[in-house]
Amino acid sequence: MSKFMKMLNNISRSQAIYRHGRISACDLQSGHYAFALAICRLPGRSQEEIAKDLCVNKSTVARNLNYLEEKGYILRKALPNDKRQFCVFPTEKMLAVLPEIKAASDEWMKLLSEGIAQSELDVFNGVLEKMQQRAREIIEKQEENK
Amino acid sequence: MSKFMKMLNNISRSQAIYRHGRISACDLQSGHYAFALAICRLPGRSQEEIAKDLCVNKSTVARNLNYLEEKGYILRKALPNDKRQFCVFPTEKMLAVLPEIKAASDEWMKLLSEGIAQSELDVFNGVLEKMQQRAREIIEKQEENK
DNA sequence: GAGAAACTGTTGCACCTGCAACTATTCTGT
DNA sequence: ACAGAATAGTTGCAGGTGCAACAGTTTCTC
Repeated sequence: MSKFMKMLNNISRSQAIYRHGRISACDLQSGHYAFALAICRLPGRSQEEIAKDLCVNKSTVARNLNYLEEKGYILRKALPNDKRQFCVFPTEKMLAVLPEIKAASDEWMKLLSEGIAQSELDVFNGVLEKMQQRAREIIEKQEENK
Repeated sequence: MSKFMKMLNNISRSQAIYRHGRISACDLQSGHYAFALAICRLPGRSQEEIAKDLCVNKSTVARNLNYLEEKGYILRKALPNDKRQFCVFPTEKMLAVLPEIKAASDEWMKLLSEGIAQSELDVFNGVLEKMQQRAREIIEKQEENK
């Protein structure tokens, strides 16, 4: 029964290895892709929101955004009425490389889903969405109990 | 379209966080579960076979097995006709804690798949298997081209 | 209005992982 | 039979991540 998670983890790891093997045209590493996509999809979010979106620790967000900011891919604007949090925005430089990132991101999916019926992929997508939602709830509940 | 991978990665990370929060009764950490299950499922395999099974680097296998061996959970038996490779076997101690590991492993899956129709889970499982197979092929091809 | 609690982000630390280089052993071609 | 290639596993190193503790800011409570 728990074959699911093993396969899921295997695919996840394989993707990391696959993408690590490819050389990016810009100074963004494959690990930054998820952050770039998250920031461009919904500009202006706080770091904590991005952390929850990507299911990573907020410290991981802080460090990745440091890199992206240094390289000029994002801007952190402080809220005028709340100096605790930032709003994270993509720069022109980020928007310029976004298509390339999206393409690289889609490529792996195309390879993976080759030869699988669209109807099956639709069900797959639906199940993934439900599971992701459940996973978020479980983790959230776990953190409350600390 | 590449939502797939984001969700997949999110679920994978969430599981890691979830399991890390639980305390194991034995001195096995959640990271060792996959190795324990892989070794018990097919005893006697080489480290390289285990690495491919779990889609991790062989150095990662070596280090995790060092730990499992130190703690008395596995035995590494050298082949009589080939001193390069080991055959990895579970010990009695491993078999004793295996049910607990399986239970912990199943628990997360039960939580995740709650409320999802079995028919959908079957399709999901089929797609995952195909994708895992494709992922293996892609990585293998990539390593050949080095 | 002052102190406590909550919130947002940062940093030190420990741990894990992949890669490349290495050792030891076995196989291959001549 | 021997030199070189191939194979299995190990190790040094660099990079990434989560957790806990922390700092600054805001909100709550009295």
